[in-house]
Amino acid sequence: MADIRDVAKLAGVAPITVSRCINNSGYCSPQTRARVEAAVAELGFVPNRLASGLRSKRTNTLALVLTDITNPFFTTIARGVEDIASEAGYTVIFCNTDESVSKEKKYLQVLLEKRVDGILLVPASNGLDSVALIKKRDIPIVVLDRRVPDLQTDVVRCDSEEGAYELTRLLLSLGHREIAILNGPSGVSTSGDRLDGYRRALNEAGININAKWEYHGAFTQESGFEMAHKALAGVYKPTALFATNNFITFGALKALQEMELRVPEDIAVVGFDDLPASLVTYPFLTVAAQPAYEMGRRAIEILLDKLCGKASDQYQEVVLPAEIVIRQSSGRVRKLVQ
Amino acid sequence: MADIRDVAKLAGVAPITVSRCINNSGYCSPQTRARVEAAVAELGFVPNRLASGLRSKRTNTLALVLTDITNPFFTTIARGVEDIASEAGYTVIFCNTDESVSKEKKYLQVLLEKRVDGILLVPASNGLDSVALIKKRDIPIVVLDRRVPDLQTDVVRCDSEEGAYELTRLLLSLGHREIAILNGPSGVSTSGDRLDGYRRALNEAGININAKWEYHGAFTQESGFEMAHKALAGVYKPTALFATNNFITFGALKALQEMELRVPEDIAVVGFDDLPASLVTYPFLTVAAQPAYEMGRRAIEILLDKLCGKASDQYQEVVLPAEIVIRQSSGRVRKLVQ
DNA sequence: TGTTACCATGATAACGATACCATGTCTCGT
DNA sequence: ACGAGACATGGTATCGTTATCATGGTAACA
Repeated sequence: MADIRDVAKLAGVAPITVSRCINNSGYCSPQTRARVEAAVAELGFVPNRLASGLRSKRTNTLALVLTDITNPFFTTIARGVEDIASEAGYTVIFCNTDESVSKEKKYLQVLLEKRVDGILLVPASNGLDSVALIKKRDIPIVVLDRRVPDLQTDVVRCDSEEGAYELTRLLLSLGHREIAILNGPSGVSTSGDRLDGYRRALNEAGININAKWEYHGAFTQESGFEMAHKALAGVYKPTALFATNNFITFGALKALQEMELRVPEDIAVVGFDDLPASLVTYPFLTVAAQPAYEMGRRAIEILLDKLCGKASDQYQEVVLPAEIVIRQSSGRVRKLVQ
Repeated sequence: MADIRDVAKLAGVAPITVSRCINNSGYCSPQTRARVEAAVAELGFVPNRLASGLRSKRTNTLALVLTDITNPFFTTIARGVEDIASEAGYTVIFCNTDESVSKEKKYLQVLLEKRVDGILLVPASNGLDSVALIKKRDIPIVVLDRRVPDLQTDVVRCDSEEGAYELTRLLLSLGHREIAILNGPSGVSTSGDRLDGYRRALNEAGININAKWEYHGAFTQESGFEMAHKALAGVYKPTALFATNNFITFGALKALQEMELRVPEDIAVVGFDDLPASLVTYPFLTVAAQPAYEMGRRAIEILLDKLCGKASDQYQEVVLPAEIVIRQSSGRVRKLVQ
């Protein structure tokens, strides 16, 4: 395949001039540009970005490491990231960690080897080691969706605590007192924050925290299914379920169907994460909707700023509010039993 | 940052030996391996894959070019691709073309510049130029989801014609005679095939093809919404809708809701593409479900075979069947009016 | 004992681009 | 008329690996 020297020879200029032309770096007269472009077209020249990256130490490639692209929440984030990044001339590599720290580590190693210019990370677990690893290499990083303890880094996330607080308050205001929370893995900050918000609302209402209403599992449909079954297995049953992510919500709903419990008549359900309009038949679920696209957009913008040195020297923490969307699944005010 | 020579020096070997060690290529005694690994760890060496790719002409990077990762159908394909590719040691770059030929062209140029080892392509429009462009460079390519006219290439897709035929037959068997098809862009093979299947079923049933029941738009919710409104605007209304992809289906359902038409009582609805269980509350839609994960898996497997020279010299066309899943939205047998 | 085959390592050059420094022309303001 | 600064181009070295060829040791086998 033709290289830059072939092009240079054919155009009657030096290779470096060709380089300047095709990258719009440095000066280049219109005549030269025309000759170079003609030569490029004639030879079908495609610049080798491995070589240029090796020399220039920039790859114009970023990475988005997340837990599961199958989740529309992350898909929407990914779209926000890709749209902006691609406009700015960057390519994005996506990696699914499935909440596995070892998978995350493996991916990060590959990304370092590929010399990506920057990384957006939704850390599996607490993310401590991973963020440290990347920072040691001086690669710009922005953490997405989750907090990282004790680590200086930029973060873009949603206010999970407040969202959970308001969802719980909504249930309380509707008369519920036995509210089970079906939560994600305990090591993850969003789980912790949502639990905190839930507890704060209960505390404020003067209701004792009861471990029997607090379930921990994974952010998956299967786990939601199981937790719902467990929550409703005992003699004392909750009157409402709070599922802390969309997959858990759908798993729980499936379990309720199996048990022939009607929502919201027999049991109320609220959850975190809304589905995009393009995937919903009849909007039914009361949710705390995270601004996913916006989160992706903000995160990539911070990263791009860092890449061109425009970022402030201080770390930012962008915390966007969740929007409480009230629909049918939370039900109407109910008679107080007891 | 430390390079391979620093490692070599510290381990007391030649750089090439370090290379062999970390890539498991060629021979390497246990002692040497141990010394090299120690040196790698001490220096925190991370091999530069730009340099190695430049020299070896392999990047261990593949690309999946699709129209919209936001669509769960493609997301599931993407997961299938990524799972297998990553097991085989490849990284995957995703690109969203939004059905735009120019976006596709831009992305392909970037991918060629990055010297990806292979490409999976869901072609926007007919894909002729794009596939030719890639083949000219001798980069292995597998086309996904759609047929490419007159072009020798491997293809993995679903049998759209047959799926559409069966969905339409189902509606016919339920007594419907006025069936509107809400279709995607006419340049795309899946649209064409689904239209063909629809027509074949009608023909077989002795029903005249009627242009007034055939709508073309985009594979989006908005378009589905519009087409449904148009289809139901006239005096003669269809008794059933066939939406040719999931987004169109949801757009149509939204339109029907606005018009206060009940599904299936007032109008039957069937569509292409099922949603993953993790996203569905109450399975309701009658659909032709494409085996998305399997499609991704098959496509990447063919690509990997080509990469290691295991592929046969003939082009394959893998056509997987769609599964007709009958739920409520298609309704029960109806009285024949007229 | 010689031939073959595998094991283990190294020297050198090359992959294809750009960083860096240098050179020369032209315009313009004073 | 002259220095300053923008414009336009080029020479050389270098980025960090691995392909290729080469060397020598050791085990196996007839």
